[in-house]
Amino acid sequence: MDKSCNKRITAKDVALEAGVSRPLVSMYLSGNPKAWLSEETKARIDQAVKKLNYRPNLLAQSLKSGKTKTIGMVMGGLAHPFSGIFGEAMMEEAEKHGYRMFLALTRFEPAREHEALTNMARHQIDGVIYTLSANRDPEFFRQFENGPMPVLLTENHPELPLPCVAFDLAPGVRAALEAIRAAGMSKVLYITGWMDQDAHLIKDLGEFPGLAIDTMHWNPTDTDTAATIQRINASNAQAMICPHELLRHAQGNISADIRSIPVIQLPIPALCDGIWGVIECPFGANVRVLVKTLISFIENGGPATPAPQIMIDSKFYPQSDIAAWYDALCRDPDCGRYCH
Amino acid sequence: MDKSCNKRITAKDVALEAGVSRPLVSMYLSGNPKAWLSEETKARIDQAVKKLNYRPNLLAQSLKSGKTKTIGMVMGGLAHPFSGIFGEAMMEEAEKHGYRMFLALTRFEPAREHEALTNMARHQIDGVIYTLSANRDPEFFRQFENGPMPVLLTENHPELPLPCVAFDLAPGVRAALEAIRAAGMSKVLYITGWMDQDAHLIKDLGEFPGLAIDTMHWNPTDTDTAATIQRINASNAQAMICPHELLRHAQGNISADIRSIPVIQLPIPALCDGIWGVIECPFGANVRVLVKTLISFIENGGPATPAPQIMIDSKFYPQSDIAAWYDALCRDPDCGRYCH
DNA sequence: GTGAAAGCGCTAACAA
DNA sequence: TTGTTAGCGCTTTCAC
Repeated sequence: MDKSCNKRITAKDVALEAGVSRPLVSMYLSGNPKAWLSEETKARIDQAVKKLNYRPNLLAQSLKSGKTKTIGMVMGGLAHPFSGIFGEAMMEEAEKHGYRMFLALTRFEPAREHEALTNMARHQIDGVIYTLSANRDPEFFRQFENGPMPVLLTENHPELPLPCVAFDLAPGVRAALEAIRAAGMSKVLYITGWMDQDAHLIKDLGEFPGLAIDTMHWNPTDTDTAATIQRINASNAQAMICPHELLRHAQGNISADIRSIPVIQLPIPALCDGIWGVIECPFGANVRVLVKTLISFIENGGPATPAPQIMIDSKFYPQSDIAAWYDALCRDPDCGRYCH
Repeated sequence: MDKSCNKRITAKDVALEAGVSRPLVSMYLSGNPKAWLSEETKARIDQAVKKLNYRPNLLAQSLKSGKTKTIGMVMGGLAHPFSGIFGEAMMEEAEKHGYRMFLALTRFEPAREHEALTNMARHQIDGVIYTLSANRDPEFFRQFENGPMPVLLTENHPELPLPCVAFDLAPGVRAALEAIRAAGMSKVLYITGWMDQDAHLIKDLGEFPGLAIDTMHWNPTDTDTAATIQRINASNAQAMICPHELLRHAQGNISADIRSIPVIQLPIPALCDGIWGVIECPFGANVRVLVKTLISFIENGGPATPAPQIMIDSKFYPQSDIAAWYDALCRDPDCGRYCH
């Protein structure tokens, strides 16, 4: 083997080696039906490809075709365990549809977010999934409103002109509140997390006569956790709907009189003990719908106008159903392996 | 749908808008010193660029130049928290050098590993960092031995014809054994983890008269953890050098009579309690050297022959120094934020 | 079946 | 200073 050939192998080399014309090589390899070649020519080409270890250049193909079969994803980072899981699941889902995935990390800095998106456009990435973070400037996003590269958000921000696939907390929360009332409780605390618009939600839930609903806000970076826990314990609520992370940060310091109902995507075994129920934002469905939606935009020339807001229903599981839910999830071929 | 502006903007459009020639636009934007244009022309171009929101196409640039300024990384997955941290740190380090990073996940399946590498070559990725996993077939790797795309391994596999940057456990282990002997112990257990070649290491460490060194093997997937712990506890060793993960999996079931010395890259707070010392495989140095080495290969036409094996020294910290080590690490601008 | 030619968007060398 | 030309590797069309 003459490995001294540091040169890049092109279709020309293959054609030369096989004694056929350059275009024929591309046509055959890309399965163009117009190329009706004899078995013998095919064999000669195959042989030359193998011998020279030829691999068609994707840059040139993409430049020509205008498509890269690559979707981009903009994320804040990968260091948080959940973000790695999400990244991995999304990559795998993209691969199932024949797409590669290009990942850009922003550390939640608006300047990097801007740059990431610009870079993706320059790479002719076909479409982008944007896990929203620091930048809330509508002007910035408007730039991509009708561009050749569709951008899909993972949160519902009605003020932005872009489509999204996001969780709808209403069904899960409504069911949880019903259950709470049915259990004879009269006071519940609703703690919003990253998504500020949760607050609006409460008003749209309908009436729950006899149930007093207080709201609070908490997330691990902006809020003083100890103070939050004090307020919770002092609230004399009987139940609490909260981001599941709060339970981990609270480390058992929440009064045992308050039933917790964490909002969660993937179950964390330690969390499943001693809780009263769970509101699931289904992870697997989210991943599948995100990728499917983006690809449909890519292949149909962009989202409809106005930008569609696709919502994924959350679901409430009372304590008695959690084990079954967990088991079913573990058997899901897509996300079962993340449930440990 | 008014997709009126979803055409791709090219240098031609800018030239037209600014009333100059196409090449001049590229030359000016790429800072080619031969383009000595008047301030007025520059202004016209700048204005056109801004107006049309022009961004030079990287595909075309790369096709022309033969360089993509992109390095690839092949990893098994991102779901394990450490792999996310590693991926994020590597991306950031690459970015510091003006490179982007393209990530491929393999789930440790040889077929996917093969495909990942092939894909990267087709994308004209400039060079690849390959975190070795399932595929140990030298033939497979030989393919990249002298190719135009350097491949750098993260483990030392002398049987493979590729360069590597890997940890050298010897300095840390040697210092640990010295300390163990100095503390008057006479029997120590050395537990190898993922890296089988650890076993060879023991023989090269030199003499430790008066110290009996037993070896065992453990990793979370291939080994029965409970049985391993039983054997450890039954070993009547006084100290144990082990993969740090073992401590987490053991959940405190290891006999208190055995001092543990985990081998670790980044400190995990909970692990730092009740251990006798630590062997550090420095995370930050690894990331920096990996990226720097690969880029030097890229920019100098490939690694030297035979493929260099670059080793990064491990280091032993006795119990009394762990706090200082941890503090210093937290202040490291590169990896401080991963030390929580 | 083959070969020539054009074009994707960009850059470098050379003329005007 | 500016315009022309050629070429990166690939695909497609169209006449042979």
